[in-house]
Amino acid sequence: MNIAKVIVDVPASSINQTFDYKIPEQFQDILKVGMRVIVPFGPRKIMGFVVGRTGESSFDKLKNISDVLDLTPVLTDELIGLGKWLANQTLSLYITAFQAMLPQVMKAQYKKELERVTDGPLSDELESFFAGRDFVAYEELTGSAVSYSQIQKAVQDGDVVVNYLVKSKITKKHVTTIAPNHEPHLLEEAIQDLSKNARKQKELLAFFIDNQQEIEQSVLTKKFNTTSSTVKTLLDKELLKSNRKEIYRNPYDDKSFEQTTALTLTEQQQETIVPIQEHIRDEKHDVFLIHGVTGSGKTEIYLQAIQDVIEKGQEAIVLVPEISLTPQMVKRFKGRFGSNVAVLHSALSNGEKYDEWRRIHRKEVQVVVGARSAIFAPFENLGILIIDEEHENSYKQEDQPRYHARDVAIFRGENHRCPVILGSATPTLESFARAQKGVYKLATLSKRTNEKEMPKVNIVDMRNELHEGNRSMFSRSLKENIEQRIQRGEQIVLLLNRRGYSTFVMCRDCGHVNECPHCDIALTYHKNSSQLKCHYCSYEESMPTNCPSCKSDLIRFFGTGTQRIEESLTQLIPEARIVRMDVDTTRRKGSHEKILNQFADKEADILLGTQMIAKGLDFENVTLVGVLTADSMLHLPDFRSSEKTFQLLTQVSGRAGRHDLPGEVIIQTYTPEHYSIELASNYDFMQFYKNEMSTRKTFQYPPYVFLTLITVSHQNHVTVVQTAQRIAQLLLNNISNEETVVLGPTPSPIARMKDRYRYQCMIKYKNEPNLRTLIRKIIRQFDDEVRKNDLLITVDMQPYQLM
DNA sequence: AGCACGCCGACT
DNA sequence: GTCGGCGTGCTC
Repeated sequence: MNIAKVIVDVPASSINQTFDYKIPEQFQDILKVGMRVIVPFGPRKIMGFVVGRTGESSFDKLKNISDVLDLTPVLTDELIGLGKWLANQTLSLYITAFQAMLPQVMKAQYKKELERVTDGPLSDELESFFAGRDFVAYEELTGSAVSYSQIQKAVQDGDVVVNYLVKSKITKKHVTTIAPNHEPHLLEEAIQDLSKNARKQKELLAFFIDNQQEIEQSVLTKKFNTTSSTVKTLLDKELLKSNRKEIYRNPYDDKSFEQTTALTLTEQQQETIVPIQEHIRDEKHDVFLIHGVTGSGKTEIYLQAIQDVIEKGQEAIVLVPEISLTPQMVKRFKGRFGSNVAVLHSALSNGEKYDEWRRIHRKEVQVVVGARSAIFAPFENLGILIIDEEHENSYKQEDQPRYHARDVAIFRGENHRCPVILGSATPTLESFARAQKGVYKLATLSKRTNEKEMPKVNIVDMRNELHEGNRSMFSRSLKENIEQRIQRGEQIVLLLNRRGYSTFVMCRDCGHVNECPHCDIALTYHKNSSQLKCHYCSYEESMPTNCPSCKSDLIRFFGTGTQRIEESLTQLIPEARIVRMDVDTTRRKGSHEKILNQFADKEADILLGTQMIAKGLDFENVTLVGVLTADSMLHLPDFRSSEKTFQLLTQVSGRAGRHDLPGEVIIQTYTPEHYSIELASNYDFMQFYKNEMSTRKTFQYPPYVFLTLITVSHQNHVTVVQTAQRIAQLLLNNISNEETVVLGPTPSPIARMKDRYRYQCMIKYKNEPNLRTLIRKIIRQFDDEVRKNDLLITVDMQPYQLM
């Protein structure tokens, strides 16, 4: 068993296989499957994952493994299997799948350097290049007087060698602690011996006479209002000793969480949790879909189920959408399970993510709460997997590997023979249909735990407002209601549903719209920088004063951003104190929480924001929720637009009147008759489900069919069209089921992005067991063009974003 | 991917 | 001759 099978860090389809390496003597005992290694690959050195050990290889001249990067495996056997499955499911590369399961910092970085290995004289150019140094970064070659062929020759002559370095991005945080180095009475003597001026030194020593324990250096210096130089002097005199040790960065360190205990469950909650607890006890896998209205106490069910899992000595994964948005959620988990919880979300720094990951890896926690990628937490004894707000599309990764966390959860649930819980007030049609068919077990929580009614929803037809001369974004009813709440000292949440809209710039004379020169999309106006920016590439230009086309100065921006709304709201209701929450105001780390805390402390009357305020917020003083434009995303070219609208409206409505005060919701729309708006206002999920299912059936969309999206992109328009056509033809010729439909090629909704044209083919199918194999075969035929010609073909086996 | 090797036209 | 550009094939 002295041969390792390695998946190497080369993202190319021709390398998507294991490579065999000999395990040298010194690594025989320590090298385990699942560790990262450094291996020679051609002339260079690269990182790889050991996915197996064997005794023999079909390859005869094996190279040695150069180095081992880990002390313990970073991938468990289960995760290796999961990675293989994931790569096959999503048509990705093994290496891409493995990297996706680990924190960013574990990805290797590569560097090259030139080393001078001769003392003898080199050519003049080389002498000045090395300038007395033995090692020079390879990049310095560009811009220097040394040509590549000169280096080549020097390497051949043995004067210079190229070193291939594998660098780790991992940084560990350390802390230095200080402790006394002698018995108290010896310190006492030392104080006597110190010079009269050494006041700080004496203070420090005196402190350690009473206090034998080690103390963090930074704490010590702060306490005595001194610096490290004083400490250093005492260390040099060997009166104190220091110890440098590694610590975890703890993003939640400074917050104390009030400990909570299990709440008494309502009858409905009890009925829901019992079968889950049975599955935990019997180690049985099943998927449970909890359909529970907002405020029905889903989280308490999660908490108590996890409690059972912990008591059994097992582990739990909880996924929540973009956790940074819901500090309240973290609080609930930390409050119940304290330091037994690791938190993984996108707002953490890479170092923090790595430290949280290591706490899981070292089995220091039993619970992880996190965003999508937390589903890969390296637990080995899982007892439950929970996906809260199951309908959120942030659970789908939109780059390779294009996986859905729900599928990964179910795969792991089967592996570990444990239940998977999906929870939502507005489940996806896919999940609900499965629950209806009995594939998932359905539990319904129709009552709120506080027995309160859902807030009343009023729909305002904005067309009437317009007819009666109100051209503002605020209906009279909304304005009056806002004023009334402010008077009563209550708070308001306003949602600007901006998807599909943006502030673009148009010339009023000739109709010219400023577009991105690299993408087929209008530029978005950003007021604070007075710049026009492209949201798809990083292009930006300053706001022109004249129309670039007809030179007219009547150029104006259109559309509605939160900034505009805030301005007109201030005009309309001058006494209103407004906080704004959108991508612009939350870019900085922690700004999220700051804004929310500000609102919670009643420093503002109105919280105005985009989508991100719809989820999970819970403020007791909010009695009015207003939706400014309910239909703005109803007309997007996306078959899920009705579903998304229904979900958003239902969710945001749940933000009002969660506590003692009764809540009210005002939805402004230009299409009040649309079923997703009407049914959301009645909280009628079942009727919505029925309506939407019949639409999906008529137009043959999921869950009635599966979709696969193939996108082709290239700088040359003709190449793209031709390639996409050839792909479509190949698909048509080889599909096995006559019910399968191949649509396209058609231009992607954004037909050009970053100077590349984009065309897509959509496959709709019910039963096409060999589709993955077929697509893989087709793509292989284009391998050459992909490599040589900068052609790009991407496949999404389960597209959510049809862009 | 990224590197060497080999072939080719261009230039001091 | 020597240099750099680009196509080709290989990496345990």
